[in-house]
Amino acid sequence: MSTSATAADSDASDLQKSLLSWYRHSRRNLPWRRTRDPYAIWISEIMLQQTRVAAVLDKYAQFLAQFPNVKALADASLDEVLTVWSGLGYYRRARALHQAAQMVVHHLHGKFPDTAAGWRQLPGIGRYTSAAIASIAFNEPAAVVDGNVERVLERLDGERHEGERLWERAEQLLAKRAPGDWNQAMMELGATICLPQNPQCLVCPVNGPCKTRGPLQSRPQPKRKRAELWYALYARKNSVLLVQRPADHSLMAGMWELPAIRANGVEPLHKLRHSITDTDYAVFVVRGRTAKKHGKWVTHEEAHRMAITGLTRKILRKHFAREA
DNA sequence: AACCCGTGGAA
DNA sequence: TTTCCAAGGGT
Repeated sequence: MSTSATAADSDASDLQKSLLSWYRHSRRNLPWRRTRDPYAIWISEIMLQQTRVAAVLDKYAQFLAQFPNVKALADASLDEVLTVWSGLGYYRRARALHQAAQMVVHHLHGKFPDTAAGWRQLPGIGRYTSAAIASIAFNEPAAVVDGNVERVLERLDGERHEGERLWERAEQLLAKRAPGDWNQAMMELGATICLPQNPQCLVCPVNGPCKTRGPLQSRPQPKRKRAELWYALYARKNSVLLVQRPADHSLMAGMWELPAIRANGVEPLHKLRHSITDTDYAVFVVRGRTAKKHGKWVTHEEAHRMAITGLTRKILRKHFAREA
């Protein structure tokens, strides 16, 4: 068979060299880049889903310290896992992580899959995450597409790719001899240079072949919603009453919070703002008065060692700061 | 395809 | 103050 390289092959090769070289010199020093342990890589990929690096750093260290391997995670209770996850958001990730750990231990003899297809059978792991883990931890030539990669390809090619075309384009460019570094290089470029706003094109390692070198056509943004949330704060001495959300609730299942109440005209103890996905909430906390039988009385310190929601954390911090 | 799921920091 | 977003998955 012919071995002559096409122009497209040559272009891809130059692009690969430029980007890989840049990545190996300029990448951020992140903890999950110092390991090839599939378990540690897996945890990092789940935590990083739709979540900023800065928010993940602390949780990542804490999670690995408490659950150092898949057996420890599988043996832990869901509540323990949710407690560490508390504040990170998207709590279904923690549930799926726990469930996947038990599947690996009980059905796969504690041995992780070594292919993207195998990883994808596990809950909470889709096309992106399976390819990320397989390429980084097992050197499988599987391209990833995340928000960064989609944006980088849009600028590079001067057109948006959608659906399956997007994945095909990512596969075309993949450096098959270094898939883990390549995938991370594409994402690192998107996260640090090829930004949504104000891209740093002057210092971009691939500005030569880039067809855009500037702002992208903006997309219409879905309008944000507004709503109110009302909670009752029952306080005695140093304790407050928390209740647990139903385990089968679609929103923050199993997490602890203040008892929710209907809106009323009582002057709130606390007023604050909180956003959950596409809704901006005005939050009102009134003093609890009626008898309350269900729930758990906890101190501020105890609450922070429970699986409380981010909003609950925010309310309690404000409340006990005022008490002090 | 469209929608839902959290959070807090930056602009 | 408000807007925008960040290494997606599940349905």
